[in-house]
Amino acid sequence: MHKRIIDILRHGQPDESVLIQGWVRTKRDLKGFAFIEVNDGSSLASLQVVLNAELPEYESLLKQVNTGASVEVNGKLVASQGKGQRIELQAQSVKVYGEADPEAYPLQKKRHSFEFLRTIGHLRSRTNSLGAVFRVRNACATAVHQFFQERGFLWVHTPIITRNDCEGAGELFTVTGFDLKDVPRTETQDIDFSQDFFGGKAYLTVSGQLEAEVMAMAFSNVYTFGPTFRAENSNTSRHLAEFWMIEPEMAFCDLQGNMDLAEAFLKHIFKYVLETCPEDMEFFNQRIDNSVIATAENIIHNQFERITYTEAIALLEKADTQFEYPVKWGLDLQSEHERYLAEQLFKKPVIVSDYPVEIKAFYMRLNDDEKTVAAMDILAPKIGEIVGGSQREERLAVLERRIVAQGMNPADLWWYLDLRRYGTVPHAGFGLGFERLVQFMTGMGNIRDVIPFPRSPLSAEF
RNA sequence: UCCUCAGUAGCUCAGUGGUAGAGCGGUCGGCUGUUAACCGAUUGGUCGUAGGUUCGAAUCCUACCUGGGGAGCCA
Repeated sequence: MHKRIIDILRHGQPDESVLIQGWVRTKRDLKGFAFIEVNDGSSLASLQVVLNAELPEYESLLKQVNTGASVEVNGKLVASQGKGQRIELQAQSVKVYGEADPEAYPLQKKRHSFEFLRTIGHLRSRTNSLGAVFRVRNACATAVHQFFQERGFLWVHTPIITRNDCEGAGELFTVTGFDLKDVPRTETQDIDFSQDFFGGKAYLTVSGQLEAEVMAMAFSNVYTFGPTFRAENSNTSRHLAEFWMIEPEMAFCDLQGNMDLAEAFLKHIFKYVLETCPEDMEFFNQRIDNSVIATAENIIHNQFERITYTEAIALLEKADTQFEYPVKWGLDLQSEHERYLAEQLFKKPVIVSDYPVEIKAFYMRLNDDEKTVAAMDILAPKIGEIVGGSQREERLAVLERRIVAQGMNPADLWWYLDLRRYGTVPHAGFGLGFERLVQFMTGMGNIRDVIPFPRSPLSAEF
């Protein structure tokens, strides 16, 4: 039975016989012997394997164990004579599963740009950087479930295909079973979606929130964690067409409780990742962004700043920074405004709450002033908006009025309104972009490098 | 979608009107402990694509394609 390299590096003792399987990262060939470093993805560090000339067919073996080759090594652990590692594997036999032609294999023993690595999406996970990213991503996902499960939240699986286009939030991908060369038409030559697979227009979901609200009205506290789709032609380092979102929804909860949960949630994730992935986090700190560990410590140990939108506008108005876009009560905050608050003024996450009603979604609860809604965004340095949430409007009449005011038809949301007809309660929730969280955690500049197979405009190769 | 910058060897880049270069990588050789190994030699190009200007274009012009950064939309 083979051993994981991370376990050998941590606990392996001299004289122990072990079998390892993995991919050669680098080879250093000297007279009479050679070193190869073998990595199996279990850790950032590779295991150094010593190949002596006494090995059977040493010369031909040496030509096969190039960077990228897959190998199985049987041998004995020994205390390393060299510096840089506690322990190393003295090979007794080596099996090469698959060679990797060094003339053709794109990954070299050198640093590559992330732009280049994106062009070899099927191989880039074998690099130190992407390996560290995906281990941290996994740890983040584990921490998400741990946080909610410890608190009695039910993980609910909301649909990926939906008939809701009512959120008005951006472009949706249409899902159809039509043969696009022969689409059914109505008498007025419109596309007849009543004949489509779902009996009407269907889309990929842009949010599981409405369904999460349904489930919260039965299980009190729930969360979703799944893929989300936006057909927007966004070309930025912070947007994907397919991304993962976490959306907790709590019954009997107000905006304060919502903010408290979001803050505790982020603190938990950062703490968990620092504890379980110290080596990967140290790597990011050294190679990607030398502030990620300090940022994580700051998140864990300090309270987030909490201000209202109205206070934010006042702070921006007296800032001695020249903004490109106007600052005025009633206008939405621009990226430059968010950056100023999170990066310059407070230098930590800022929760901005109680936005003007005109610039927020219909389901957000109207405050008593009738000018603002109980919404909150968490603005993170460098990433911008990482969390968007609100207390939901639980009063039927108010909700109906707001739906109409935004030009939507209440009948389309009949089941959502039923939640307010039968046993309505104050409730709240938020959405958190998982990839943005991983970006924030690792310091990675481009969101396409924190998801294994990014989908963005003109890009879905792998 | 808009603004902006870029596209030259496998990778990262220099070359800004006159014979296409460097470092790294790869290959070969050397080296009894390397670890971004080292030392020596060597290999490597439709200069993104298509037009145009010019005696002559990697270099100037136009269009398009692709990528980066920024903006909008948002998570």
